[in-house]
Amino acid sequence: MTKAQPQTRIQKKNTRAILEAALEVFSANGYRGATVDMIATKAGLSKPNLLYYFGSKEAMYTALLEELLDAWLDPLRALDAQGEPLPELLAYVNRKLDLARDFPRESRLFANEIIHGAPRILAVLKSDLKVLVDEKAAVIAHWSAQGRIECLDPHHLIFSIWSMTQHYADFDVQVHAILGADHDPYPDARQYLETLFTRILRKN
Amino acid sequence: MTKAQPQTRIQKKNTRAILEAALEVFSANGYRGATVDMIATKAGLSKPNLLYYFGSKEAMYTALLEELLDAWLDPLRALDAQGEPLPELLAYVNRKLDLARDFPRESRLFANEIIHGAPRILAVLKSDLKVLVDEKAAVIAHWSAQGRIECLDPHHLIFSIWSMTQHYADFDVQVHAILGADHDPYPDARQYLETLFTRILRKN
DNA sequence: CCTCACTTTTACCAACTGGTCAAATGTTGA
DNA sequence: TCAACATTTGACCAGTTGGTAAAAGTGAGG
Repeated sequence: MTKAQPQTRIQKKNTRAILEAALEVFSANGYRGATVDMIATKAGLSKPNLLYYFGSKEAMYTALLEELLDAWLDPLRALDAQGEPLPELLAYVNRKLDLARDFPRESRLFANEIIHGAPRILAVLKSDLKVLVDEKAAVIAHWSAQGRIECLDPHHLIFSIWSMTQHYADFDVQVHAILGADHDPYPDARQYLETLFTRILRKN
Repeated sequence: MTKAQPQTRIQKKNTRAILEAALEVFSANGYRGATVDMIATKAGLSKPNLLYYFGSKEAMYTALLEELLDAWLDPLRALDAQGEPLPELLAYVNRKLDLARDFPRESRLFANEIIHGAPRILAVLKSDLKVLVDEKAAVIAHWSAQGRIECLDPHHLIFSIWSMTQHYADFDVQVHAILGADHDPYPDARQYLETLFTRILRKN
């Protein structure tokens, strides 16, 4: 199913162009709403040519998901148990907000997959993601127990970080409908989130 | 386009059955992923019979959206400028969490629509929703100015309430993948959100 | 019982969509 | 230059899907 490493220059170029186009089309229309023709047009290739590189629509989609999942979890992996609790958590929030701002299509792709029941990545969520989250939740719980941050349910803390940051990518049009199309929400959002998490976590 | 009020009992019954089935199917599969046949089967009717009541797939979808939008905004409308600030806001959070818990399909339907650019309700978001949010944001800003709650960007405060509460409906499978399938997240979520908003809003 | 409007179904269609195939065209290295 | 391989394309297909047409069934009031 998965091809061996692309070798020729042209393979590399086309594979990238296809995945870029697929990201654009899948994130804007969902899996079912995307057509192979749309992706082909956006990539500047013919439909059979796409299917020469990726055997099926499904293969493009799962290739995308796999490629993106790691990048999506990196900010949480970087949460350092040895660091200062509050700065570590604030830095994590900022990294997630950067991801939402710089990679909104990726965010929407995941959101869409999960809203529809995560049929293709549920297994990964239950294994890799759960392990990672449980591990980091334990770190946060330990910080609380040490009295270095205020006590808060660590799992729900992580959920709230995810939801508030990704909101600006996933619900982008709603945010702009309310704040105005030309208003960049990210500076204010960053300020808001820093204030919020500082107030709920800082001791005293 | 819109039919006059359904009059006969059978019209009423079938219209309800169709909208209920449509909600189920659209929220689970998205607009494009849903088929008229799926909805017909779930409603216990034949496909042409559905189209006798609703002229098109699109009509069912927009009928659903219209019907649901009001209910979705009610909790915010109920925010009372005359009430006590903190209890008012906490009550709003609780109402939104109730909606997420009791009407997850409705939440996912909206989320899906907005993620895909809100092609059918963008106008409403820019008019009705914006007006309502601006009005309530002004109320919150006024409370802050009076020194009755801590100062916080009121628009982003509202965004954070939406995102954190709806997260439990929209990303349901992810929450359960992490907390366990049999774990009911809502009691803990309610506790977490109450603590969070109390800490960021309460004076002193 | 009969009429007339309402409801339902059977049969069907045209457009779209994912995917195939064989032929044609490029490209590369000996 | 030429053989071998990689890439691209046009023509095509079968299944799905939204929607239509016309006939058949249903039921309430006269």
